[in-house]
Amino acid sequence: MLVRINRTNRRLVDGHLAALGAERVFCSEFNYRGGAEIFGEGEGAEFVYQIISGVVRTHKLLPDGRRQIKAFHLAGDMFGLENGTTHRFTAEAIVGTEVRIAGRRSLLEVTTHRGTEAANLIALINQNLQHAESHMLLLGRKTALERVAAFLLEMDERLAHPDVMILPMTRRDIADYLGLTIETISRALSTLRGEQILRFIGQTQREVVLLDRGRLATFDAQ
Amino acid sequence: MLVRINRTNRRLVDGHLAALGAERVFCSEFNYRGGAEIFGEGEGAEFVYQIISGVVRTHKLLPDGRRQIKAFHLAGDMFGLENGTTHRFTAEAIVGTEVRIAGRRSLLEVTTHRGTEAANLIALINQNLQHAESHMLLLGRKTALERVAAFLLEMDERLAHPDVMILPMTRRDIADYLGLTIETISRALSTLRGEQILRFIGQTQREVVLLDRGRLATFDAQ
DNA sequence: CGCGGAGTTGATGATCTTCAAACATGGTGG
DNA sequence: CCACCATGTTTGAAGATCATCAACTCCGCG
Repeated sequence: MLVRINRTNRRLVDGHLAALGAERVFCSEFNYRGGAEIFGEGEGAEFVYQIISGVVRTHKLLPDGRRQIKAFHLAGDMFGLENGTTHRFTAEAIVGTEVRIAGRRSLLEVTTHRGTEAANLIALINQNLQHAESHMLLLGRKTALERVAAFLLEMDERLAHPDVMILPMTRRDIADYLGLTIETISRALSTLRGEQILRFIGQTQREVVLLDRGRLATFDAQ
Repeated sequence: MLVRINRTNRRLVDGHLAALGAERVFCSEFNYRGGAEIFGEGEGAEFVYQIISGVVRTHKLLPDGRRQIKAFHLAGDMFGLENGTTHRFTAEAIVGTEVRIAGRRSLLEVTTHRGTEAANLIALINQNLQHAESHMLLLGRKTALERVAAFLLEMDERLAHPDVMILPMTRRDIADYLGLTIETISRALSTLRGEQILRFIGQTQREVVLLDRGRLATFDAQ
C-alpha cells in the first residue's frame, strides 16, 4: 500500500466538482495506482475529489486492525469532503484511478460568505453524517461489550457527564440501536457492573452511575 | 405506539432552527407524549424538528419487524431534515417531548435561491448520509446472505446492470464493507451460485453474471 | 390481587468466525 | 522455461459469540 502519486496535468475542467464550487474552483487531475493511499484518516482535508475513472474505497480502522469500509466510490462519485479540517476516513485507490481535485477551502468558503444559513445547514447534515459513519464502524466491527461501552460513553458525553445518568430508553431501544438483543445488552451491563465500572441506582435499572469512565473507555475499541 | 399530538402553541422563536433558516422561517412548538410517532418512514417531509426537551429515536424497519435505530436525539438536537420530499426514517418520542418545528421548504429554499452551489453541496452530503443510513440497517440487522445479496444488487445498480459485472474489489474489501469475513463472503456467493442466481466467468472469481436479479432481491431483506 | 411491561439470568442453539488445508494465478528470478 | 512465493479464493471442521427460548423477579396499575 505504498503511496505513489503520478501527477499528470493541471487544468481547469468542468463537471460536478465545478458545479459545486462554481467556476472559481481550480480543478486539477491526478492518477493513483491500485493500492495507493489518496489520503489518510486524521490528515488535513485540503482537497475534495471526484473520480474520473477507477474505484476508491474509504475506510476506518480500529487499533487492532479491524477495518470498516464505508463505501466504494465509482466514476463520477465524489469523496473526501469533510466538515472539519481533517479526514475522518482513509481513502485508497483499489485499481488505477484518475481523480479530479478541488481545494476544499475554496469550495466551502463559497457557501460561507454567501450567508451563514447554508453553512449552518451543511454543518448540521455533516454532524449527522459523522455520527452515522462512526456508528457504521460500531455495527460492523465491534463486539457486544464494546458496543455497550461505546453507548454508555456516548450518552455520558451527550448528557454532559452527570453524576447519575438517567437513560430514557428501554433495553430494546438500546439493543436496536446497537444491533444486538435485549438479553445481550443486559448481560453486558451486568458484566460492567461486576467489573465495578458502573452501578444502578434504585430498582428501575435506568439510572446508572459511571464509577470509572477511564476503565469503561478501555472496554470500547479505540 | 399511538399518535397523540398535543398542539400547544404557535409562535415565532429563536434558536438554532432560526439560525439555519434565518428570520423568515416560521417556527411553532409542539408536544408529544412518550411513545408518540412524530413522523413515519415514507411520509412527506414537510417539517424539520428541533428538540426543546425530551428524547426522540429515529429508526428504520425491515418488513419482518427487525429494527435499526439510527440515533437518539436529545435536547438541542435537530432531526427530520431530508434531501428528498419523504422521510427516510420514523421518528418517535421516547418520553414526553417538546419540539420546535420549521417548514422544510422555506428552509431548503433559503439556500437554493441563494445559489445552486450550496444546494448542490447539500445534496451531495445528503447522498452520503442516505447511503450511510441504509448501510447501518444492513450492518445492524441483516444476515450474511442478505448483506451479500444487497451488495451485489448495489453494485449491479451502480454499474448500470451490466451483462458481466466486474468486481474491482477483493473478497476482503467486500467483507470489511459488509462487516463479515472473507470466508463468509465466499460461502454466501457459493450459495447464490448453487441457487443458479449468479455464475462466475473465467477463473478469477471477480467477474459475475447475475442470472436472476428478481430472485436475488428476495434474498435481501426489503 | 392479578396482569402486563421491563429487566435479569440460565440453558440451548444457530450463525458466523477462526483455524486449516487446498488450489489457482501471477510475478520474480535462477 | 519453470521453480518458487505471495496473494486471492474456496471449502471443511471446530469453536466462540451472540440469539433464542424460557423462567423468574420487580414494579406499577387497574
